[in-house]
Amino acid sequence: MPALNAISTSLKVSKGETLFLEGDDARHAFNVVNGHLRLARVGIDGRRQVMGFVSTGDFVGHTRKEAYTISAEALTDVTVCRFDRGAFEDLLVRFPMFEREFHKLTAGMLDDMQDQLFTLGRKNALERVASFLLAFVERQEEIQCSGHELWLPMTRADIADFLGLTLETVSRAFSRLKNDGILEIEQAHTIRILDREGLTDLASGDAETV
Amino acid sequence: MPALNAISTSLKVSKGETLFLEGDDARHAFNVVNGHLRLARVGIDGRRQVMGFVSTGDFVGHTRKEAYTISAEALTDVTVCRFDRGAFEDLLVRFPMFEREFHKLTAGMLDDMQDQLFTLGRKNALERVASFLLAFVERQEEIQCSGHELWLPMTRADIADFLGLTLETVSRAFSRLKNDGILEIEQAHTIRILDREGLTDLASGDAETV
DNA sequence: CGGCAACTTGATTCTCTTCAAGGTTCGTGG
DNA sequence: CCACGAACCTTGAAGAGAATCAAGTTGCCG
Repeated sequence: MPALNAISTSLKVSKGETLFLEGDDARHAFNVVNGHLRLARVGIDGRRQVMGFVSTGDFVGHTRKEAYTISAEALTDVTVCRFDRGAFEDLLVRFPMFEREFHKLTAGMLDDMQDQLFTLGRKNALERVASFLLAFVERQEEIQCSGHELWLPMTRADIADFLGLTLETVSRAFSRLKNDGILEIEQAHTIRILDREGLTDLASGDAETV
Repeated sequence: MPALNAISTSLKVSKGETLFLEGDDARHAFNVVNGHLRLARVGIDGRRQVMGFVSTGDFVGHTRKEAYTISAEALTDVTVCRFDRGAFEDLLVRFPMFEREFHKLTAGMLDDMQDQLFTLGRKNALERVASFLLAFVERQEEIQCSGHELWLPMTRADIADFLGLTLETVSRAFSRLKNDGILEIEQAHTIRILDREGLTDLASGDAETV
């Protein structure tokens, strides 16, 4: 850990700025200290796929390739630790324990992505939004105890591009969840989960199709 | 490599049999020597998502979790090397070089899965099938030089569950590709790619929308 | 207070799914 | 060797769900 600190630089990124861009020379890796980022890839004709959202404690930016394959944009003001790529990989070599931990992290991401593949491949709009919200809550609870009320740092369009939907469809799904008594929507970005079990059932595609 | 051989057992699995099942105790990892396998997860209500297809040279079955999160079924007769999980992880610790290689492999899988997320999230049926075919060809070419003619070990239903479509839609996409002069379909499982550039354009969503 | 970006909601369109029928291939047993 | 059945594939027609198009509304920031 001290060795980790030795090669890292603290860095602040303001809301709306990009930490790195798809195609940039992948010279650094980052660890998020604080705030939220959106990871996305944009296709030739402008279609955007959001690959994920990251926040406190997550690693981003390390890749095998020369260039970043995705872009990372700050959804809020963000603080990150920046590592020189070479120094970071050096560190992995020098501390096998650390390398193992890091590998574990990567493997965990693989599992998450499998869940996401299932979501995109086999769930309908409502189930996708439910899955997203559930995953987001669970992630928040890892970081800090939150009392069922949560703040979403991303827009409906971000969620849509994450779930393979349009922003209108996402908005409709939120409204539906509200009307069904599963959510309470204070403001678009501040919601409260009223019926977590209902949300879980929806997310797993377990709900009796109403 | 000799150390690798020391802990491995050769194993044959017949077409249609499963190498391991979702939920099974994850006691082994495998390296495919020969043949094709389908990796899939099945949801509560029977919805199936095929996570990928693997063949010669691919590793499968290693996971952080106690149990396998997916099932692996043989699409053809298959030969694999089986490793005891503990011994395998032991090996990773003893040979850092090997661990690094393995990690590289995992990272490569992450990149592949990002492509797949984009495909499921943002491409239409025709583009998905084109992407699948292209990826399959490229994979085949890694293994062995093949002259544009290729044999698909999986059924239309397998492809459909991989791409988040129905088997009918996949079949229609194949027909469309045939009519557009991009493919030649000898038999359902034996096809020839006539217009690779056209296929590439379609796969990347680059095609002038006809 | 004004302007803009984001969100919601409605109407219409389009793609893919669902349902249905017929065709092909292949293996098995008579 | 041929007949038969099962599994798989193709194609068509109808229907559902999400996309698109189009207003309005809300809330935030200068």
